[in-house]
Amino acid sequence: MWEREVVGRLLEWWRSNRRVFPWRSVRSPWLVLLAGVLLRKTGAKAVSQVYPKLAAKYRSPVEVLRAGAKELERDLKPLGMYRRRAKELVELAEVLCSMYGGRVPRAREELVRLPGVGDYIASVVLCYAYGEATPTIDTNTRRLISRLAGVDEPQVREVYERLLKEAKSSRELNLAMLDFAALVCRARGPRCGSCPLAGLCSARLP
DNA sequence: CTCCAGGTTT
DNA sequence: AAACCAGGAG
Repeated sequence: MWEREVVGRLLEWWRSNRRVFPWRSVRSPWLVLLAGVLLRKTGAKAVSQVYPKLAAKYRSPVEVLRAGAKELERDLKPLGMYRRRAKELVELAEVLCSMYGGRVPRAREELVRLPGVGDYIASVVLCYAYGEATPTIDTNTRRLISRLAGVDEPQVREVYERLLKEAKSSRELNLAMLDFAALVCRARGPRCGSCPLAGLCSARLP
């Protein structure tokens, strides 16, 4: 069937083309959450230059509160949007410390209630930190599914769920989808010529 | 749906 | 100059 073939080719591509980022070797829910917040509307390459230092310094939300917004701003400066980000991270850390004892909750309803955490970052925490089989739908994976299956917003999630069922590891498939969308099925200038899914894609161009 | 908010890419 | 970036809040 179509789904199995797509997943197979995707994972095969990913084995030799996957991107390596520091936050991908982290399993702490807080450090995964921190990466998610930093990556919002910001290039992964930019974040990867700052993340190791931040992750080492702010090992838990308590460290964020200990440092304070002003010190946080200095550390976030190279990323841009440092004022907004510092404020958001402090607010996030305050809620985590006051309501969850400095831990990151595991229920999606709780995660989405956290300031600065929406459906996507909640899914990232659930999948990459807690190992749940949930799709991580962002700009990239949404574009990929949309082109691949020729569907629009409401059905993107359904298709994604179907693909997930064909994968042994939801983590691997989510990362594969993300990397594939970023490197091959790009927003500008998609590389349809060398796309391993070309024969399976509804948007195949001549 | 609009705004956010700044650096990078094309 | 414009589009884009691992979205979320109002």
